[in-house]
Amino acid sequence: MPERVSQATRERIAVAVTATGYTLNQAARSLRRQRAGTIVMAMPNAGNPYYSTILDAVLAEAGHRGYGVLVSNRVQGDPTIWLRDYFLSSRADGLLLFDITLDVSGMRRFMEERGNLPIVVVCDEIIEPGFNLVTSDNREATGRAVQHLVDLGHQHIGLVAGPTIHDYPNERTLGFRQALARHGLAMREDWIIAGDHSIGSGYQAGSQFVALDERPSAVVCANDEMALGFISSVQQAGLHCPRDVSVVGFDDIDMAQYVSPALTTMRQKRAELATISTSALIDIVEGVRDPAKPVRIILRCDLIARASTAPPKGAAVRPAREFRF
Amino acid sequence: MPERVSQATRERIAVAVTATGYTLNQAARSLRRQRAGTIVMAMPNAGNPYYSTILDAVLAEAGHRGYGVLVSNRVQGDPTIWLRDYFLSSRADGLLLFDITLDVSGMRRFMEERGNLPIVVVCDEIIEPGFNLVTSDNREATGRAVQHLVDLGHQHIGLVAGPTIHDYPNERTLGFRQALARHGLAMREDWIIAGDHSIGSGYQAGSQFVALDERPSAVVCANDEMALGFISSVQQAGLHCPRDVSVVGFDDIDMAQYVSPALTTMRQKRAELATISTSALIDIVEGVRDPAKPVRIILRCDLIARASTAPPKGAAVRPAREFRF
DNA sequence: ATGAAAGCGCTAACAT
DNA sequence: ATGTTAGCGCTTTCAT
Repeated sequence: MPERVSQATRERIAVAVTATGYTLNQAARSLRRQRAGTIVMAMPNAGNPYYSTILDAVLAEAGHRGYGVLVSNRVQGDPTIWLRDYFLSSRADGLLLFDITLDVSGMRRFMEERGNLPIVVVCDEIIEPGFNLVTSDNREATGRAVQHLVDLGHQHIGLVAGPTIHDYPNERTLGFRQALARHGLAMREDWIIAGDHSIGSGYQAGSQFVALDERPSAVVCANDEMALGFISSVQQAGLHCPRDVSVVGFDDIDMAQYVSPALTTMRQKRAELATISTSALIDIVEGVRDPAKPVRIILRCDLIARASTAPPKGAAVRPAREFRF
Repeated sequence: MPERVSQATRERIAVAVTATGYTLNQAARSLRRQRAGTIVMAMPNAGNPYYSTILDAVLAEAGHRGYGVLVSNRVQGDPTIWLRDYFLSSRADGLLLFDITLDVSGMRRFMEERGNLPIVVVCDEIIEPGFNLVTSDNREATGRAVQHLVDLGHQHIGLVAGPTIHDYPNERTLGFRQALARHGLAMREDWIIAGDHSIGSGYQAGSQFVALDERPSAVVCANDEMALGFISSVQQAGLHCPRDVSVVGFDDIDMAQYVSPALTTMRQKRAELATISTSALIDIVEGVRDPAKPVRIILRCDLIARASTAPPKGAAVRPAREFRF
């Protein structure tokens, strides 16, 4: 209540502040209030440009609410170790966990021990109950990506899949399989190529694709970076996109519209995802939100149709076996 | 000196630690030691994927040395405000200042007041004495980019320049101008197109290029993102790269080798820049380094020749004026 | 409406 | 080799 301070006192303070250049000591404040005023943003690899937009939005929202953002890459291995380190040390008040292939059972055990921790899982495809979650409709969106290809006339559709470290099914892969079944299309395991979301793995997937005896006429890639690598690879092998193969990506990274052919993709609202999750996390930290009701926000993706998809020129082709590759 | 603790005591401690799940309270430690154990990485816009690799390397090096990394976007305006906030509040011990178009005189004033602050300027093109600096040989490297085009036979070379917020000359633009002079090439001001390092601005520069009455046969772009946008733009306008225009980028972002045509570019050793600067900053923070001798490390860039540059098909062409654009 | 005092959890200095 | 103590700068509570 600023009204409770008299005008005169406020004057005196203001003068003293500017005169001495006083600034609050955050360490002392944190110690006394048992609150760091900081959240951690943890991701598998900060080197992925996918996170640029997200980081930007997290920074903005956290800053807006007076929180600092500590960024961390080290979220492999036993979660109890780093969870302990972040929370018990009062280094941070909350954790934004991005796309982590986490040891869910380990997390659960730790959280049962220590009571509910302010953690929000973001952009993850693993929809486990009990965790606060802000993500996209990955499964359904991948279904719509397939739908888009089917609408164009494709009957033979492959997948460049993302990493599948754990047993539980990857949502995008699941969505792909279900969509194929729904459309009564053949599901060929050799048309599902494994990747790890990096451009390089997309490029490799392209080589595998080119070497296939029979090739699908379209491919869904689990993210844009792999799609870009894939297209680059098949183009270098002498194939043309979309004439020889249509490609759909996922995410709509900034680059997607500036490559050629411009990439058809399912747009994830990354900035929104970041803002919502950050805001929710801080609500939890500040006790505004009822901890009994986990956050559970799933945003819809939008199909952005660009030039990398087109009707197929025919059925799956038996390739002439002499690629310069 | 771990030897000074008896085996028995060490046992007792270890047992107690695991039993109680004790973790050091960082806030208390920071308060007592007057040191945060944290550095700030400040950049103009975290949304730029250029920083992904850098962030990754900074995180690795800082973590290695036991420091947390606070990321910040808010470095516009009066530097005294945010400098005060970071340092006087003991929120952070040091500052990594990336590519900031900063108010140098304001910085100077503040640093004179407060004594030498642990700040390392990184990746900046502004080479001001007195600051700790880790950067690339921007001017010289841009000269080599021009050299590469000249070697291919180009006589008419344009520039898509980066942002020039301040009065002092941009190093890359300067390198370009000097190189042109050195080779005795004409310097046409309408062949210098302004950009802001974003893909979008490169795309716009492409439109301007296409609309030119007389066009250069090659263009140097001040960064890769603009180069990608530029190529995308001119290709959509019906021109071919490198047949109609050769393009050199700057940075060698991950994407550069996977676009088509693969981008010729001057590679900045971004990870190295990040590791070196982080390490130097922590040295300064810890008093290992003599503050009287500012750090001054300038790395050489490497020309990565790819498919976006080729010999010109002829002299600067007078375009037929009917682009579908 | 303002002042005084206790204490958050650590570390460094000093005492044993 | 181990134990004790003061105090970092803030916030909160209690007293004026």
